[in-house]
Amino acid sequence: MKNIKIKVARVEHDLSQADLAKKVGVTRQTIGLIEQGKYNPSLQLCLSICKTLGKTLDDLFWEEE
Amino acid sequence: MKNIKIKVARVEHDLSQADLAKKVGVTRQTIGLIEQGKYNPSLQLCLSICKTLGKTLDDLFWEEE
DNA sequence: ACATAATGCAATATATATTTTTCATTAAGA
DNA sequence: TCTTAATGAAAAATATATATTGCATTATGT
Repeated sequence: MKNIKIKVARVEHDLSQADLAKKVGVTRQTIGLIEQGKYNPSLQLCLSICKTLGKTLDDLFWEEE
Repeated sequence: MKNIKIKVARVEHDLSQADLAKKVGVTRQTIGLIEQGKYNPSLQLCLSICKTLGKTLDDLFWEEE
């Protein structure tokens, strides 16, 4: 499923996908695919994204259903 | 770094590494390596572990430093 | 002491995350 | 309209998570 939370948090920080990717140390494509929900990222990558965006794992990656 | 939180949550549920692995759908070795901090598990695996142990991502995988 | 369960460790094989490159499309600004 | 930034998509290559198998060690119970 799409991860709209990351996109929102990213835009709140006025970052493009490429900007976030650079800060996190991955490729723009990787960020794009994660936001589209087509990826199963690694924990370390999730943590890097969280720290960069000032959020926690539960904030960005927890889904209730 | 070692992930003692998973081990504690697992023991609270009276599960062996093999038990948890089976419930989560991975190998015993994978669980063992995650507890030893020698692995970078995927988000989906982290989520499966959380749901099986009744914890959240922040409970089990968030590290302050 | 013996048996068994639980765990660590290590090698190889496989699946998949991530990179790299390239191209197409859309939106925004001059 | 022209240019550029931002994003989606797709193919091939690489890195790494995970599986599989087997063995060694430690703890626990009898």
